[in-house]
Amino acid sequence: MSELYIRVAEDENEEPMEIPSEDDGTVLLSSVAAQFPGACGLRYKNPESQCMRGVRLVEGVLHAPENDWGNLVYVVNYPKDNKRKMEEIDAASAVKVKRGFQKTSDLIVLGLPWKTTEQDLKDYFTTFGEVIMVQVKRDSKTGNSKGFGFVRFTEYETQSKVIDFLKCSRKIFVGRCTEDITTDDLRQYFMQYGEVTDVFIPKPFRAFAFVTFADDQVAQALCGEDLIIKGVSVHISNAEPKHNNSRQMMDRGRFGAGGFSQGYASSRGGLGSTSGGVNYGALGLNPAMVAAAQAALQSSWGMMLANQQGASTTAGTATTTRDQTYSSASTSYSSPTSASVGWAAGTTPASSYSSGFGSSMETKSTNWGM
DNA sequence: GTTGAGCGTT
Repeated sequence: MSELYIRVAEDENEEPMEIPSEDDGTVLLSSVAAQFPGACGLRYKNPESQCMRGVRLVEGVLHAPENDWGNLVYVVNYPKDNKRKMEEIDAASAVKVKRGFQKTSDLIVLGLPWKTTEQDLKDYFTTFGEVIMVQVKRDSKTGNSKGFGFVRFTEYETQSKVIDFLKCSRKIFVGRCTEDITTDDLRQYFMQYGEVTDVFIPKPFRAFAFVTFADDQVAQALCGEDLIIKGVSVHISNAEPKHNNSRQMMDRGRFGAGGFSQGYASSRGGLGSTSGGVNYGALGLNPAMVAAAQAALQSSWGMMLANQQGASTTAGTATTTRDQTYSSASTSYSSPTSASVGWAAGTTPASSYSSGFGSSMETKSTNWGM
């Protein structure tokens, strides 16, 4: 009973391909994406209702419906805004093959919680594939995190997998908000539908908000609804990409930080003990955070990472508790509630890290950290 | 008043 495979097809009447499952019976999205580039989930036809159903996806791990994959043929989901025909995908990948292997690039991770360490980043991103390096940028004097960092994967495929994964829309737009609806209100309210990973209310007040779920299917299901929160009727719709400079705007040197953002926060509440180098993800253990993003094919974007919604929202003092206290000296830090990842706005793609990795390293294997 | 901010090299 060791090797178990599930059948996955590009399309309902397409020839299925067998995809291996993990020891615990789950299937990694990455396994699916390895055969179906750009895949962001699976669905299947429920034999009883004849309706299509989505397969639960948590942190890149697909869970069998009713704990049993059965003998169904699962169909690949692609990101909504990316419903390219297979031929186009083939054409696109053919180009890549021609050019040889795509080089990986540093991906920026924005909006990190102050307490996030490189180990946290590494642990999180390793759930997608092998990581060559992670960095948390810090103030050289104080050693305090600047709230952003970088990650680079060994395989380009992992990189695109992460990006694709993040494209599935887990974020909803909440329109017609009133000023008295707080992030906590929204979090409390939307929790009933699924794990909420981020809540964003623009300031100053603009009568809308964004709520991100861990599961894109939860988000999608809510779209179009009119809900009553604190007595006000709000309208739910899809969160649109921000200022998306998709298509080609690649001149040179220019980069617009564009994109989209989503968030993921762990459900962990406790503070204090660090997560210690646990390898969650595939193991389904308490992730520190999950990424979410959008990326236009070759250009700019942004994606949100999570926040260990830290120390608690313990309704207490109005002051946001941060683990490290910054003297408000230089910048006014507002504790990030979600992080985002994007292409690094690097000067030259070539220039890279001093030490081991970087230039002359073959994309093979590196053991960094652990 | 129905679509968000953050970007590395010491």
